[in-house]
Amino acid sequence: MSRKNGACEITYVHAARVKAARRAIQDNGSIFGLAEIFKILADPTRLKIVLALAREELCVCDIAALLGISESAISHQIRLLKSLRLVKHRREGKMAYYSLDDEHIEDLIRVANRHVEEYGRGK
Amino acid sequence: MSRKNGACEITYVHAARVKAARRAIQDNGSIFGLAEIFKILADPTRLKIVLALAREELCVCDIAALLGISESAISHQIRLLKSLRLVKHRREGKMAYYSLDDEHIEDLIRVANRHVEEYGRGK
DNA sequence: ACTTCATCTGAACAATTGCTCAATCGTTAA
DNA sequence: TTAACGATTGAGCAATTGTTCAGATGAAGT
Repeated sequence: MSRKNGACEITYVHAARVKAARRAIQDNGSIFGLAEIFKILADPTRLKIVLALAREELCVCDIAALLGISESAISHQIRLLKSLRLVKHRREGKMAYYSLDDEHIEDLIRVANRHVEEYGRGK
Repeated sequence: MSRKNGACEITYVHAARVKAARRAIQDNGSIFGLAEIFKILADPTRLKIVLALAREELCVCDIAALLGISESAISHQIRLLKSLRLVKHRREGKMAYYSLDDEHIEDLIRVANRHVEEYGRGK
């Protein structure tokens, strides 16, 4: 038979700890905003774009050649990066030159790299 | 009519910059591993679990009560967190107590928070 | 005006994700 | 052994994601 209901008996929950944990979550600013930043770096294509633009100012065409995917795909991804203000652009004739518009992102990647190096990928 | 093919003329690509950008990407360790860490923090539910466990040792039951979703959902998410060694567990009878198993993650969240506070959410 | 070409856009698609539901596992107590 | 119960698992599902394709937009050259 399956469980009679989907939750633990209330009395078994560690109430004080749960309360403290709830506060820890609430104190931590916008969870949604945080998740949004992690999400935008969670895709290998976008991560490569960010790393590339951290080093060089590039046009859509360059990035497409660099990563081996269509210019359209790059354009779509760059729009996302711009919407979070990670990337800025400069127009020159029909070309658009993109570059990184955020210092924190490099820090973020550096800290994340430290984790990868020490722990490797789990499992 | 649409474009005759999907790529810029080779001669128009900024070859030197692309080469430098390629090196920047390659020097940066495992892109895939990096993306994996960002991905696991990219979901609000997992982010809350991580923040909660950073403060308190909790059982599945506690976390389900805290976040208002099923124990099953928590269990599924915790399995992911364990597979990346972000979380460890300690068994005691039929209960399993989970806690954070990584110091870097808190740094990562701290740096990301700095970004959120300064830039807010774009667009 | 017309063409060219870098870029952008929207629709469509397969693949992935996060959840619920139902069932099962493993440990404890009767 | 049986029942209870916290935790786990797998199937199924709607929602989201990343890409391609076809076409539109906009600036420069003829």
